[in-house]
Amino acid sequence: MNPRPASSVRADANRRRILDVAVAELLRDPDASMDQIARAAGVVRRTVYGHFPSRDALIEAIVERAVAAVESAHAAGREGIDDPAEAVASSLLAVWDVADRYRLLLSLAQRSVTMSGIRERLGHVHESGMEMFRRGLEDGTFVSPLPTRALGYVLEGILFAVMEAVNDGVVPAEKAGRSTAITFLTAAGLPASQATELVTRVADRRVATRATTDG
Amino acid sequence: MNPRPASSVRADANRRRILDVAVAELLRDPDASMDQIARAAGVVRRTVYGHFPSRDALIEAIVERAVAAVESAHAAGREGIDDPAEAVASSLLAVWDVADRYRLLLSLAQRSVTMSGIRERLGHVHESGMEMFRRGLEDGTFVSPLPTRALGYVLEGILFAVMEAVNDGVVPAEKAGRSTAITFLTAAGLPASQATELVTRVADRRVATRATTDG
DNA sequence: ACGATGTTGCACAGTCGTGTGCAAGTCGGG
DNA sequence: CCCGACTTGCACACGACTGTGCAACATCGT
Repeated sequence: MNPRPASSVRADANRRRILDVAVAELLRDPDASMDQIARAAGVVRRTVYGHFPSRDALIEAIVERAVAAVESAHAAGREGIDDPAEAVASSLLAVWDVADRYRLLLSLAQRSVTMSGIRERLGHVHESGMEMFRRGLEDGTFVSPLPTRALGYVLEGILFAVMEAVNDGVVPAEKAGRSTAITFLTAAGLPASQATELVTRVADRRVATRATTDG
Repeated sequence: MNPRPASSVRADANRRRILDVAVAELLRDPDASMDQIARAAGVVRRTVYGHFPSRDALIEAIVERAVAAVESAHAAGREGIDDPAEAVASSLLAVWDVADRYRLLLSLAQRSVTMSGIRERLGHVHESGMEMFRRGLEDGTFVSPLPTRALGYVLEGILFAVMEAVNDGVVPAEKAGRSTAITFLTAAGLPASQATELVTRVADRRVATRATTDG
């Protein structure tokens, strides 16, 4: 009565590996063919179709995973923080770890007409972000010529810009998250010194918490 | 001995229109087919091949034009300004007018392996930008945790982010250029009030100069 | 009206990607 | 050792796009 009868151990591993590799491959080229993905996963095209009935289905599975990852990272980062600037910093640092998946999501949303619902699925994240920005602008923490909603675009833009810089070796990966957070908060009108201090504090708390949890 | 013998008036107009429409179409979908472009230009696919031997040739022509536009806008904006922050502001405002073409260039560069030389062709612009950033960081005008070269990525990111916001109707087109400039300068560490004042002054000078030139 | 130039519509070959079918493998556990 | 689940390698049909050839226009200047 085993639900996973026999050699499906390899099968599951394959499925997972295909998903992982597909993320990397689609990140490199959003139009990557099934063959490219299959070969990159060390598997034949036909095998991929054994796990996913169509290209769209494969992408759908990836999207599902990615949305969940982004959503949970954002929620975890925001959790229990009232101060707008601090909430933004913490959430941004948390999302930074899954930024590649976030980037892929928007890259796919721009392409597939089918997948244009992606932005809706990230609705919670965006709304939550908007609310942080709105509060920050209202209490004067943030200063910007841009309307609240546009700050979300800018955050995205800076996030992806630094990611690309990291890919090109212009920015060291370890510093990237903090630099991104500082840069965005500064762009939002927070004085540079204050942004630096805040982000440093939040980031250090993050590593401390993680060390406690892990060890 | 007329170099443009006869009905090439329409022909030239067609060629130009195809180029213009292709920019818009490729901006909407970087993988737009020759048929899509042709129809959008009110012409049959075969006609496009009458002007450009291949898809790559068409794109090449577009790239040529776009690089020239971006380069000249940037140069004109920078011209004769010594102060780093002011130079950045002025150049950014000038480039804003051709930002769609700039965006298309990078969009194409990411795609076509053939066209990966685009970033090289924009070398002058990038180097010039780097030099402005470097000077600003050195004299303390700019403050950022990011290395000089990464500021270029951030500028690009903010530029495109606001463009997208304008497309989505989140930001009014008239204010977009100024807001972009202010936001970037603020991100580069310039105090918000100072950035606003500087950009307003530079932008007003721009319109004044243009009015004088036009009228 | 004529001729050069450009446009159109159609047919065609070639390439690439998708999705499916099927027979011959391979691998692990009972 | 053998059974069942998975994988492989090939076959195919199908559609979309590119690039070319050619004959039938349309249009403008002379």
